Amino acid sequence: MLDRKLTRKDPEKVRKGVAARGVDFDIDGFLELDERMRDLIQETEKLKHRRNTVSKEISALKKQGADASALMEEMKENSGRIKETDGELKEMEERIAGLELGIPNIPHDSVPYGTCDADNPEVRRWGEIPELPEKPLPHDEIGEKLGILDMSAGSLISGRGFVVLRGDGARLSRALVSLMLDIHREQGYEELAIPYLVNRDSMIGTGQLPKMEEDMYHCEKDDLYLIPTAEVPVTNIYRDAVLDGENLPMKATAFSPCFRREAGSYGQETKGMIRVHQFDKVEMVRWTLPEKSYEDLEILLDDACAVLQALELPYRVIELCSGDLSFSAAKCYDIETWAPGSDRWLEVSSCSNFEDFQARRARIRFKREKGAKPEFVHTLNGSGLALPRIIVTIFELNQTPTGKIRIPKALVPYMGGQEYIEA
RNA sequence: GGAGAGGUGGCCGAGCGGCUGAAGGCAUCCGCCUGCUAAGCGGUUGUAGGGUUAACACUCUACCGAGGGUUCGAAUCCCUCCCUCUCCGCCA
Repeated sequence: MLDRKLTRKDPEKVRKGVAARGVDFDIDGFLELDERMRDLIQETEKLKHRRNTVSKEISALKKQGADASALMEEMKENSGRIKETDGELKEMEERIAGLELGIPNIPHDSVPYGTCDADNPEVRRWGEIPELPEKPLPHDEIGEKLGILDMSAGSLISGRGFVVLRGDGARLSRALVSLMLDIHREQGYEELAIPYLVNRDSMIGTGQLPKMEEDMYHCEKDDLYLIPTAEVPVTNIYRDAVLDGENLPMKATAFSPCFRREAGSYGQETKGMIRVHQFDKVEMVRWTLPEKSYEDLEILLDDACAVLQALELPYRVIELCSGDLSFSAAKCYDIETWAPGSDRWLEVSSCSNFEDFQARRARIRFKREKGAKPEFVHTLNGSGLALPRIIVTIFELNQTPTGKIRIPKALVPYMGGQEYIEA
């Protein structure tokens, strides 16, 4: 959520920011509504002021045993008016708040302008892409051959977009989670184990709702949502809190499965385990001082890259252009690994600075010192990392001519000393 | 799921329908006092929104879990919901 005062004071900035994302939003209509609401506020407050003063008069009169019925009669009418204007005001507030929740964050000044992912500039690369057999196999073929990936079992028990890992495949997945959490713990993140079902307020807090409702799994009976990322429960642990500024930045990491309906994605994208409805991910979240958040974004990015370096997987970092930014982000880097069997780069992490956009929605604040006014923190998060695509990359990049998969050295201890996955 | 108890300021805790933004205590900060420590004395300290101001300030409104209702007037009465605790039931 943007600062309403900013929208009032500098509508041009908001207009430009929103336009850079390719979003059409009627700022003028919004401001007009805002203005009308403020008029209405004044009107009701005048009436309420009258009510307060006259109530005291009535009380005084009654105490003296005098007759207050004339005033009471007047107040009856006044009360009716208050009820009316209050009702109107409430309606208007809801309308404005509804509109406001639909305004995306404004891209940071450093974000390059663009309309789609083709406009995302590459920031840097790490690692060498190794020699591979003439025709590298895609991960799903490798996995099925070795009996460690079972696509048909997934669709049998749940449907399209669900996969089953078996044997060493499942163990590899578990090993990856442990390695990632250990790395982030050493980087100073507090490890959390969090709920995978959250309430609506949490989903609004981080910005998934109301915009992305169609992409979320929802349990109607209990009005709970399956989390699309651990970002939601983790960021929301400090919803409505006032943090101690001296403790910032605070940082936490958590593993969770992620549930996404992926409404509207079809075709090649969905082949194998590249895009599935449920996947595992380790996430990092940071709560930081506003003036430090862009420094923090670079650190966060490095913290995510550290995992890929430990796994010896070559990657590139790209910066999302204005038109490709997610709803809540002010700036975002994606990290991609090379999947030779699929002949493409795969996004395995997304590191974003939300500035105070989420904090404002979730009311996460801090005080610089004891008596200071509470301010909104800046929140950031990044995947560290998304599992299935890492598995895809390991399968495809580490396949040997003899049809085995080499396990990255850092992972070997987590695999009980096993160095290869073979049939 | 059933029965009961409860949700008040940073914390604890009082609160007859009007004089309660809210007693009292603790804590905070400021000053006084005490040669240190402890104690004592006086004062101070919420959040959000509106108006106004260059700004300090000032002023109004709202907020006692949330939302409704009754009333001239609600922290206080009524209803609904949420949460916490205790007991019972059910279940990994």
